[in-house]
Amino acid sequence: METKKSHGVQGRPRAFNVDIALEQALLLFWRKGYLGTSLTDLTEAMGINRPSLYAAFGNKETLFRKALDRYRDQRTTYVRDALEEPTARRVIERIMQGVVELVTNPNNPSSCLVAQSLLTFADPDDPLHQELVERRAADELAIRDRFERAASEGDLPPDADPADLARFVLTVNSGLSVQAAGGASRTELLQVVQTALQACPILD
Amino acid sequence: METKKSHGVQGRPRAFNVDIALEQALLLFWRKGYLGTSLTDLTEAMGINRPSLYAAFGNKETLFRKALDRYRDQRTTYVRDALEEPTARRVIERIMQGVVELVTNPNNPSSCLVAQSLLTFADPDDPLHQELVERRAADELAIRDRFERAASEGDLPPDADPADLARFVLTVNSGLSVQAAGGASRTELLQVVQTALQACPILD
DNA sequence: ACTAATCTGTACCAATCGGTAAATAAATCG
DNA sequence: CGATTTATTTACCGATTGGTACAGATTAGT
Repeated sequence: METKKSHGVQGRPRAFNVDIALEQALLLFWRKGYLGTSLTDLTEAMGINRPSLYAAFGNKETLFRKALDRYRDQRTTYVRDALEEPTARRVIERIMQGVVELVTNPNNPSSCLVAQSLLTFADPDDPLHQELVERRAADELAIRDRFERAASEGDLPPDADPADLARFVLTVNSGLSVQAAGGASRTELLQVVQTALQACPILD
Repeated sequence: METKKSHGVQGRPRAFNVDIALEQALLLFWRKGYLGTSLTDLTEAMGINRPSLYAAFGNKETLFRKALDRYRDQRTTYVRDALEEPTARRVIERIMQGVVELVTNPNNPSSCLVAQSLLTFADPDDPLHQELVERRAADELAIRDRFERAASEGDLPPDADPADLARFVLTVNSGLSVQAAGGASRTELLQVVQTALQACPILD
């Protein structure tokens, strides 16, 4: 039986929880940015020392990529949830309201990690640039696919272009994140969402 | 007479042009971000050595502020120009088209320096945070004032809120900048602008 | 008990960071 | 001509950067 206390592998067991440590790293990267976060900052927040970090996560860059994964899987679930809404209008509404909730939640830093990192590594020469472009493109594709389904279901006017509409939604989303970093309140951002919704060629 | 070759002040004259040096610094900050730009990067691009930089510009932070001034005065003139358009619709159109032209111009880095820096220093504890918030707020105020004038001139529907509309315009503008950093083409961004224009409660 | 495997802690590395001291060079003023 | 003022050059500073060598500690397998 494998129901022993053993964790299956030889050697001294980890003295820290990898998930919790990664969460702390994510919060720090999110608040201070990749370049603004030092290894010392990280190890202090994660409660481990440097060799443990390197053994468990590789290096600063791979740790950041794992933080991006966690961000996608645990903080931007509102995108996937929104895609399951029955109408295009409600999809858009939920995506936009989702990002407002995300960036104005007092437990979170007041910006979107992907947008922030994309502007930090806007130079195509930066090693993380392509990675971030691809993550953003994946979101865009998922939303576009959903709008194409909407179009085929008669849920969008015939002249509406699903690809354009997906780009518009993501543009507003990024903009909301910048506005939040600039100190805009949740009420103000929700008002912006209402204005943006009027732009969408959707039936209601 | 003061028409001599003398430049009026004693001492050895500068061997470099301050304006040109500042322009190089701006381009570098814009492309690599504040934290991604080192003093060595700066002095190399500016063609001067370190003590000259400190004598002429103070330190890295004050140099950055001067670069921000130059950015405002020489790269975002489209905002002031747009405010002089006769109708609210054309004001909005020109602002949005202006930022698209700015961030997709092959001579420029593909993002907005203020949005980029605002996300870099989104933490209110960062020394440059407040500065950036204020610069952004100044733009918002100018646009809001213009829309209030439009409202009083009957150029906006009575239910349109000038403050909300100004925030919406700046939200889209920031979003366009992030999209550009993500690799969106000028055509795609102009399409987004057309979609955004439909959101605006404006008479046409 | 012994060996192999893995993690922890200390202590360190070369490189780079932002910033400056001090000597020299080039201009103006008297 | 000095004397004064400002800029340039070289060489350097302490601090911090991301990353690692190595010895000791803790586990599992035999």
